[in-house]
Amino acid sequence: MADKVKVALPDGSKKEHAVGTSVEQILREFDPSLAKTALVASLNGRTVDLSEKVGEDSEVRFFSFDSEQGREAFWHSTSHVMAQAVRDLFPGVKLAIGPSIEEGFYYDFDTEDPFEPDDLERIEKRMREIIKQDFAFRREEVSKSEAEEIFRQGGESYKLEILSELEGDTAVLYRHDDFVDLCRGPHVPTTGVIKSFKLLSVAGAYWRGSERNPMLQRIYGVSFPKREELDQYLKRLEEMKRRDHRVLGKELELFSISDEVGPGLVLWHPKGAMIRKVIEDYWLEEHLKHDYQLIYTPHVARLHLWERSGHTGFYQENMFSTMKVEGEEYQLKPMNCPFHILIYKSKLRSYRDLPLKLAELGACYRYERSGVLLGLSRVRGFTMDDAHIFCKPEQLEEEVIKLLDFSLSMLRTLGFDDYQIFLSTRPEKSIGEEQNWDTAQEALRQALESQNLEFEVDKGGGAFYGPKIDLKIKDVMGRPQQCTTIQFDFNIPERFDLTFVDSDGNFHRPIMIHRALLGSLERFFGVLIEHFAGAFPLWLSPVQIRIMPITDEQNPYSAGVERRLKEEGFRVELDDRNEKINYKIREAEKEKIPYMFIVGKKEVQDKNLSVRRHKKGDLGRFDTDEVIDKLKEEVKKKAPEPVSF
RNA sequence: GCCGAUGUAGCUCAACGGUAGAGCAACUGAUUUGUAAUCAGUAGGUUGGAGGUUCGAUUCCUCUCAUCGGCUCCA
Repeated sequence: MADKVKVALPDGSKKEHAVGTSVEQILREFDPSLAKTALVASLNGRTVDLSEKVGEDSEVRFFSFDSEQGREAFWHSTSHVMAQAVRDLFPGVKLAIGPSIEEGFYYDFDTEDPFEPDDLERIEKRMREIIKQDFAFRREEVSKSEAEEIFRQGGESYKLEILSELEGDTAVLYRHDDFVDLCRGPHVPTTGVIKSFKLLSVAGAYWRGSERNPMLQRIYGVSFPKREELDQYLKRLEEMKRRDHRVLGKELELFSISDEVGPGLVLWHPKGAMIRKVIEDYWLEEHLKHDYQLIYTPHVARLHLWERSGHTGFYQENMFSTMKVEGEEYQLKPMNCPFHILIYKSKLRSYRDLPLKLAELGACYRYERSGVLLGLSRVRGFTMDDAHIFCKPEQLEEEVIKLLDFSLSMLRTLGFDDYQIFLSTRPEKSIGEEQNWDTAQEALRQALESQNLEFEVDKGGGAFYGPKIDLKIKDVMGRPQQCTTIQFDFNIPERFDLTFVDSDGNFHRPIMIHRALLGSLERFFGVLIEHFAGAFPLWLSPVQIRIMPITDEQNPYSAGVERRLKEEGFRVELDDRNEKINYKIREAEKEKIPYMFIVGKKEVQDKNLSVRRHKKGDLGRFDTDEVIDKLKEEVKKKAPEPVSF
């Protein structure tokens, strides 16, 4: 056996090291400054501790906190420190799991008494002590039976359960101080590298996410190598709170959800309703341009329809209970598709009719469990911007391409040009011919590839009735938001025996695509509010302009301006209250009204306007016609940013 | 649905088991004001709801409804 190995370094160079040299030693030699920030490394693609020793020719990489691997190890290590702190302070708790997550980490504990928010401070204090002592994280490979012994003694039943499901004969333990955990690793070198952290919240969580299992207590936290990074993170949380659509929705009088109406049912107030109407108008205009036909359908239908569509079978738990009318059961609709299908079926369809595209802003009602409702994001009554496309198999790819293009252009106009795309394929439990699935999945993939769109494949993530493409937009805070969905359906055309007459004179089954571009108007509105922090672009603003006379001497002139602007199609208000101009401005700014026209003596005399823009301040005095032209242009362009004056 | 927290005036928040208070908003009056809060006065509450403990409950207990943070699912 050779006593030297070749190590390929990140800069492409190669170096010989003795077998058993630690990654850390290699790193120190390679780049002493990187050695200060590196947390973990990889050997031939396998992420490892810095203390790992090389045993064969390897390609080595180093990861600091700025990489995914580095962050994961960092957060995961913090969760171990937290687990020790909890174990020290609350003897008798059992440890479940404590992974890193997208932003931070959590650890699940089984404890008789749930943690209280005050406990977090105590735990933090103990964590600081553990960190200060700078314990090394030590990796240890033991036989399964050895590990079993350790956890049996500790009464760690969850660890034993995980252990029993591990493949192979060995288990990996990580120790620091007197704390031991079953863990794949890797970890950062010592507890001391965790310079700043914060425990954020306590929450209940089921063991392995299933409600049949015991409820555990989960503590969430986040940590960083530098104090400033934690501060920045906390600032971001503040910013998210400031943008919260539930808060802004109340402040700006956009919508409310009333106890008396019921949970998850939205009241659109005049200002929210105006924004919705502008979006709807734009939506309809675009759909007509894209060869869709507008339809309207009822909110309820005989239960029979839902039996035929299959919803009473596979969707029952999400539906409101039925109601009885004249001895007949009726069902509030959770979806629009059966109605659209009946319109398709209302006459004999020829291949010349295809693709047939029926679109509707359809109000749907779904039973959502009380614990999951959330502002506008998760409701029980919502409006889907729904459409169904009936087409021939060979039209599929082209239709999907058109859909993607349509969706992206509409979202761009509404202010979103950052997104992620997911292609979800056949799940285990599914219906339909395998060949149909393959063709359909291939069509979706081809469509995405031909448009040079990057996408991730969610294997087995499709609906049981067909594959789908989902599009998540990223809002201004970088949070992904479920939005467009394009789903094939092999089930429902079958159930309703949909046909068309092809050029060969025979009946064939059309393919049906369900699609929603915005998703639901309610959820989309919530995303929109947070994206713009309530300061909507001019074309969407419920009140576009407020005219503010300085004294009541200017009221008549201001009223004339108001009339003129209304005639020009602007949504405008006149603030002729007996208040100081500063006060009027303050209120208009707080209401995030895009334009304020201030009218004093000078403006009346010169028959012009002083223009103030929300957040920007005074823009100066301008000729009225010029201002109107500029603003019209801004509206017409649906400009996300104000035009320049 | 489950675990935990919360629920007081339109909003934001106070009030040791002893008849509930402030700021903002609203209303009235004065003030006629030049780019983010003029001054004064008035009114506003079955303390989410129902029960219980107590001489007495916003405060303690039980149930219930809703909201928030999560678990799961999705538009």
